[in-house]
Amino acid sequence: MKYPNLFLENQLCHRIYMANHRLNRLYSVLLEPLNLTYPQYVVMMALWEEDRITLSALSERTQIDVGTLSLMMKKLVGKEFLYTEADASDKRKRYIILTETGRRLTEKANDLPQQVLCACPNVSEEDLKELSNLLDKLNGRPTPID
Amino acid sequence: MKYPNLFLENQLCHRIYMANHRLNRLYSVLLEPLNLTYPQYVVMMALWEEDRITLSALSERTQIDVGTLSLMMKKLVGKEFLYTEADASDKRKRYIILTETGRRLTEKANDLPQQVLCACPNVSEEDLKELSNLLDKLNGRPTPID
DNA sequence: GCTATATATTTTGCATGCAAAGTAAATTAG
DNA sequence: CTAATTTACTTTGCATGCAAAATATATAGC
Repeated sequence: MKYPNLFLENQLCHRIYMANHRLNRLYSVLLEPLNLTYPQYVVMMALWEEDRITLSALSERTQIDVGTLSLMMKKLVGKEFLYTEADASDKRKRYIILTETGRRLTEKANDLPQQVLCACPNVSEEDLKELSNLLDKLNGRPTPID
Repeated sequence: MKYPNLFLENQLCHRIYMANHRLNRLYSVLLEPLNLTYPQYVVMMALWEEDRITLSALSERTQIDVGTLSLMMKKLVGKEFLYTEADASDKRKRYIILTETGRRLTEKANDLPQQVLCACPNVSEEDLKELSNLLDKLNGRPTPID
């Protein structure tokens, strides 16, 4: 092959693509009892930290497209994990608020991150830290001061 | 917040999710002149290394779902980048074969990986190697012998 | 040879992901 | 105060991603 640059095995993008799907599949199984898909779980994590925020704020936090979120909100409202409330002074804005049921999901979710890591036995604590740092660099996130 | 395990910023999965989308977006722009989407580019990379393979072999190599690939093949056939050929002895199998046009795309694609890396100025050569190793661990790929 | 099982691919239904168009409300310019 | 612009959100169209059902062909057991 004349183009070694293009070997699939050499591509960072494909490693990340596969890692993403691997984690996606791992979480999908674990999230079934919680009645959440993986992206919905990401949204719920963001809301567990801070709810009563607007759709665009949620989009910025999760990096999930606003249009996608708009639809997802309806699904999550249907599951009674959250509801929305219009801003009194600015009727364009809608705040997203967790229901008690949605808030209680934290109890069931709390162990998931650990369980997923346990499913990747090759990755040590040390590796995890290093991997996180490098991904932060790639993502252009400012390095935290140690 | 009572559940620090669930902080979005602490999640490996979210870092990988964001990295995946970042690279996706970077590639999308660069791939427009080649008339390829990002997953289609992954498929083409696999075929540039080896074509005249079956759909299931392609799926295994790229880790893209067979059903998704089946549809994508039609798109790529429509673009005249490849065609398929039934196996003479086993009529279930269809081999996927690059056209001359599809093969020539390598010339335009060869610089893309480098261009994408240049768009991530925080990541050094060293970082890239380390990141690749760690992702291989996560993905359960056997470590290459140095 | 005939039936049950296994394999390769296609199709379908649902959930993103994303860009672009559409809608409604707020703000700004004059 | 009114028109143009901006902002927040919703809707739409296309392309995955994935699981499950459907289809066609091979192979194995008897």
